[in-house]
Amino acid sequence: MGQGDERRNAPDSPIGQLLKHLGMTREDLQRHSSQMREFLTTESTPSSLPEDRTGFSKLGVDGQSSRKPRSRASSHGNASGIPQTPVKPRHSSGLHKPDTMEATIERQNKLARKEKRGRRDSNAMGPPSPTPGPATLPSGPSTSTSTSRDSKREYSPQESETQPLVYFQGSYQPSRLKYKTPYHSTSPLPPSSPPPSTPPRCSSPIVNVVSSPGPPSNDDDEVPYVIPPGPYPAEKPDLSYAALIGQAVLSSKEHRLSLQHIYEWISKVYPYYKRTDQIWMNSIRHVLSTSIVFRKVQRGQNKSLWAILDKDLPCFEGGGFDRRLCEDMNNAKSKARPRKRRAETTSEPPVKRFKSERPPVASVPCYHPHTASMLANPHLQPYYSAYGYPYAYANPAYFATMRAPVSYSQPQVQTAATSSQSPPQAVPDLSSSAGFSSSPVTSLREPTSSQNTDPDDAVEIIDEQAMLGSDGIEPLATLLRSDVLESDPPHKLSIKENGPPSEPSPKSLKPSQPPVPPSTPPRKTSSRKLGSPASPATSRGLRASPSTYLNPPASSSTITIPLASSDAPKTPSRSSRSNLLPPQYFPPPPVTPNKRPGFSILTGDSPFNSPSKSVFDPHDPRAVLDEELRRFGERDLYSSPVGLFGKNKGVLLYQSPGVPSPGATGWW
DNA sequence: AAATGTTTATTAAGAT
DNA sequence: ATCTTAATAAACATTT
Repeated sequence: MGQGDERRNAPDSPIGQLLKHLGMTREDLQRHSSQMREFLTTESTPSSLPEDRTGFSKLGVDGQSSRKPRSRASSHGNASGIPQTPVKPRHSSGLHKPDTMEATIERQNKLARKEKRGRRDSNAMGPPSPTPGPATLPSGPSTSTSTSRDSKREYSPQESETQPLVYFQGSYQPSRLKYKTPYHSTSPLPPSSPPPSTPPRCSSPIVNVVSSPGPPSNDDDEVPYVIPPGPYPAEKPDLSYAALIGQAVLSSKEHRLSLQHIYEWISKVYPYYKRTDQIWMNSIRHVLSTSIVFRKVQRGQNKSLWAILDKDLPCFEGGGFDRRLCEDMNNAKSKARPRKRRAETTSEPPVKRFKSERPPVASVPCYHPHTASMLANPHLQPYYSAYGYPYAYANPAYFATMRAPVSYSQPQVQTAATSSQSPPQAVPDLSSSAGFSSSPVTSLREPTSSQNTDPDDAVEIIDEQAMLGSDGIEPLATLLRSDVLESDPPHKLSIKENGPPSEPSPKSLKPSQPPVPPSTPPRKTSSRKLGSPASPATSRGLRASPSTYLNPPASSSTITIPLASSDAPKTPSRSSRSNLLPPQYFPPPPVTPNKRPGFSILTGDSPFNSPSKSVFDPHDPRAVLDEELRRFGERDLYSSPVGLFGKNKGVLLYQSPGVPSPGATGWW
């Protein structure tokens, strides 16, 4: 063997000479080079950050464990805790073959639906998801919940070390998933999880892990989201639906996804949720409709996407969901406005559910990865970028986050809240925006006319086109502009979500436009209150569901981090909002958030500013790593145009565990 | 009819 | 005890 090499080593070859000089043989060279190659291959991915990873995981784990899982979550299927868990792996395969599978699934879905209906009638049976209606089966739900709780198991990420590095995986899973029941270490992977199939590791962990595994299919085929590599435990994740949605949406570059894609993402990453099961999907829709953080973006005529604005990113930090961090939610609540979307305006003719006509309009600033937006503005990037997602490579989506700052700074952009000022002319939003010209952000709903505009209810629909511009690219200007505006501007841009927060009482102002008379027949059943002051639902309703959207400030101060305690799963706490942050994995904490001067300036108040936040540490080895990765990487690591961090620079990709926060909270 | 959205309600669990 | 949150169920609306 070596011989051949030797020969080649001819002295005259420069390389040969060099080797000689180094005292190496050709063989050595080869060996090293292959090692290197290997290293790069695997490392490029996540693995490269072993330390971090580790740290992360650890952190994550610990943190998590400390944090109790939210129990309630269980409901849905788990019912008995037992049973069904093992989900069939069908998804596993699905992971790789999206389309095809999808079709199949879809079909099944339909059937399932029917089945379900039937089931419902009968009640007892339900194959997949056990949760029968509450009322119906006493034992059903309640039991289920409790049971599930009992059975909870915890999943320890570590165990699954299987995962090679991928810190991504490692951290990923753990962080986000909290299993109630102790997970058996033996096999890290849940049965259903894609077996080895999912090549956890190396398979180029990279981005493409996404859905379509293999060859990147056509563009068409390509999914707009990114799914993390790794085994996907079949267990029910201890995350709220909002958190799941957030993860899904944020995995997309532009932070917006269609309902279908949301379903897909969730079912792929969390096999527990099967496409055949209508229950959770219904819940997803419900959450989307009721939670203000999820904004509907109108794309074209009919299609619509669900988006998360940058300003709301904090809510999803860590892959969880903390409504307390959502300004709008809080505002809403305070206002007493319960629902996200229209709630009937007061006396008006509430009426039917509108929808028909109204053209949405507004837009939100969207960031387009391709754009340089952030790039352009160093100041802006900060924090989120930092946040970024450690595993950037894998999650371009997160890069998107980078824009966060931007938007952040521009709060006004949307939210009504900000718009407080927006006065009376509510309508003006549009115009104003229009004035702004390009700025996409406008208000939603019909502007002029009608709309109802109630501030309260406006639904915000954003016009994608507007956002992107015809070509789909978002106008950087917009973003920047907003920043600038931040200072104060007339907030014009607004999406509207709902109105002004407080003061303005637009109602009066608003053109209330009586929308269309109710043409629709009231619902039979309860005859809801259409006309009624319904609004109310609010009143009572408030609680009911509405609350969901709203949030109580109250405890804010108590951000407790749960910690602790026992490991036992017991009471999970929703409160803990476990969702709050699972550490690591998702958007990692901003590592460097603010510290950047620019940033702070801009955002003076970013929510994150909290002191504790992590600071950027130049000395942090991670930073160095980051550099390296960056260097090396943009290319393979990530196909996204944006590049890992979008060239953004500077930011750490992964969070440093240590830095931020202690423990539990992780980032901030 | 199906997919997608909205809205109401109910219930359980956790927080105060 | 009461309030809040999240999950779930289901009716209804709209569009395709």
